[in-house]
Amino acid sequence: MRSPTIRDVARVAGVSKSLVSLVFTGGGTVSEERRLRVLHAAEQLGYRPNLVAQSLSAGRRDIVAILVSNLHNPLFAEIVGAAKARLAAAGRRTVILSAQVDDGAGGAVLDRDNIDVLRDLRPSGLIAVGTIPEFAELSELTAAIPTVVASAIDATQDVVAAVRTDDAAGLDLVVAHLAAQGVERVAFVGGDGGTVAAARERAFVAAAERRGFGAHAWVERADFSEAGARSAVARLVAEDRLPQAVVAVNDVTAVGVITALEAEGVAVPSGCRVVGYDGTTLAAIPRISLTTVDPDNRRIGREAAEALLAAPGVAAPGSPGAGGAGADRASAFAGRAGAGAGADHADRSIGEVLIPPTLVVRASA
Amino acid sequence: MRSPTIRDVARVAGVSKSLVSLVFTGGGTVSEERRLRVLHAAEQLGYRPNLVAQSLSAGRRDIVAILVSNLHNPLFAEIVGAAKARLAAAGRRTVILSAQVDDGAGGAVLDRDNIDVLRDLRPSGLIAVGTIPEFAELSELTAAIPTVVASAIDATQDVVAAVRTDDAAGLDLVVAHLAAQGVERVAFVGGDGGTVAAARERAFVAAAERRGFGAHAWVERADFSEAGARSAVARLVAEDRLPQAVVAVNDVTAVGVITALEAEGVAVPSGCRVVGYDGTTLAAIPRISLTTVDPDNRRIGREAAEALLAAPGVAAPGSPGAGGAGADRASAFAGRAGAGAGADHADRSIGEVLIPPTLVVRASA
DNA sequence: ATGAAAGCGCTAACAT
DNA sequence: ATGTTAGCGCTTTCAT
Repeated sequence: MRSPTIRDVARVAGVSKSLVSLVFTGGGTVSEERRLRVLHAAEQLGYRPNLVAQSLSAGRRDIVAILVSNLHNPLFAEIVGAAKARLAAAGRRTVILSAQVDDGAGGAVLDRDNIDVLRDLRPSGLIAVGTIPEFAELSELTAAIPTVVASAIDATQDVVAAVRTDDAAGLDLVVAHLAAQGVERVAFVGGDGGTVAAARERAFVAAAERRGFGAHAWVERADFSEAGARSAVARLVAEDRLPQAVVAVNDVTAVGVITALEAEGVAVPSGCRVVGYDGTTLAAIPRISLTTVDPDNRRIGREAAEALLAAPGVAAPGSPGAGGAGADRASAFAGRAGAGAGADHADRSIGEVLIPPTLVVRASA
Repeated sequence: MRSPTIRDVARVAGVSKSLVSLVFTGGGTVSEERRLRVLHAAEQLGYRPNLVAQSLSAGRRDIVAILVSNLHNPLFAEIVGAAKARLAAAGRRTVILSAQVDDGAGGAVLDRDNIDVLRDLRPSGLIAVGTIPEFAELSELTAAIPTVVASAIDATQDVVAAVRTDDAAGLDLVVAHLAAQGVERVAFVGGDGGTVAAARERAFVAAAERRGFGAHAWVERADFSEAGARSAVARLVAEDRLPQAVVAVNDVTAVGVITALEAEGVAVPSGCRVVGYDGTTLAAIPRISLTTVDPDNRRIGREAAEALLAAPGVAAPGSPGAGGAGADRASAFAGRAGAGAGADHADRSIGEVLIPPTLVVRASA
């Protein structure tokens, strides 16, 4: 019924509670004989330390929490998976939670219950994946726990590092590609809807400037929604300002742009090229076939974990008896990853790790 | 720094720990005066009960866990959101966890860490959303906690209820629609890859039978992958058995089928119609424009919550002082929901709640 | 109606 | 090297 506790193990092994704890924590010095006895008893009983009790006890905390923006974007799954894998290799346990849920209607709200358990679990580190609108409200958390944000900016206050795609490099790839194709007039659709959007807008403007587009490159404001893309395109068409190419803030918006263009009777890519950002599976569907920037999400996840492991205060792992967790392989925190591509044109603050993206060319451009 | 504990509140309010607990638990009888004093002190201190401590204390457990199959399918977000909303209305707190993560490579594995915290949190109920491949391994959990599965079958052993789309009704809608369009030869692509796939296959066969398709309706085995859909279609074309319509096990597969058909030079819908299942946003993209069955995911989530609330052992809520959680609004567990559509042709076991779906007709069929 | 005390499962000084 | 003790923050008898 009730799962076995440390006490049960102690009784069966004929030792004290503390000794069992010591064995599982890996800390102290335990005689080989007793160690084996304890391990054996634990095995026999099917004992597994209670995480909740562990964390309440405020003791060793080899738990790292991964907070995912929401359940909607499959993009996050890759980042989370990669981060978890790296953390596991370093002997950390991870608990993955989502920051937002859908409310009854169409919107999303901060999931306070989830945030509460996260907080009460007292993880030794936190990785926030994706943009979390109310991130500022989590300052209580981020102040107390070493935090790194992945695939977002929100490098507000007490964030150890922000690991994300090098927007500047990515948009430079895009603009260069378009220029090489003879495109002379290009619009960026996006910019509203968070810091990432703003950063991409800035990166676009800089890239277009550098490539000599001058006034022939401009920004058409839109948020991430389908409707936003639609009305931006409608404006372009109505005011007869249709460019030869649209660079969208991300893939979802790009699809919205394609939809809107075609609804306005503009063919893609012949009438107007479209490029996205994120390298989602959506872009790969032949019917969509969207040229996009692949941010290398796996790597983003991995580096985020790396950055966290390198942070001070993220305690060392334990449970040597447990499995083959293995020692922390000397976290080789690269510091600056994006050194290869477009290293010159990024406004990086301390702790910003930029991952160089690649361009995936498909039919849409 | 350290967040205030029950002790701090007690001290400030000038009462004992127990009294504070009583106030927050809502149980006992506390004098109005002290109640206010406690509430005020708590407010002033910013006190919030520690969930972890609460659950360790094995006491009241108004926490319900929602276990999401994985982070990939945006479909789940709707179900989870709806379930959470209903649970919140009944005064339960929810913690949402994912069951699987991506491993380093392309696969997905059971996230044992997450399962562990779930277990140690000792929720009073569990809602499993989506098909969890290793669900059987969770029997330890499901045996101890009232569980309902949503949008999956896995009604293995000790599951209180399984709330899902009425596949029979859904596929009947599809087959009827195709028949009305004059389709005479139709293939189902799918069937491999879990109980849901198998159930839909059976439902298809039954519906085709009922509509008199006889030998002109058959099943082309495929799993959920793009590659599976591709090879199934390749087989159809190679053996010159191309039907006038393909019914896919879900939207993702349907998109794979469209891709494969077009790669083989078959136009959709003129050369072959295609229908999906799930009502995802993918299907709504004009470039895809997939006719699909909308399972009403919101309702699935809501009913799952309802079923859980109706289950014995799912304790009543508490925290009367906290906010406006409100009393449990007499959970009106409908028992059988799918009574309206295709109620005759479903093999329903005890506790199965079938939600009637609707057909969304688009360009693909 | 209120407080004292025991205990949830665990860790961490502190003693031996 | 091992056991004893005192918590972590909370709920819950059991007295009063």
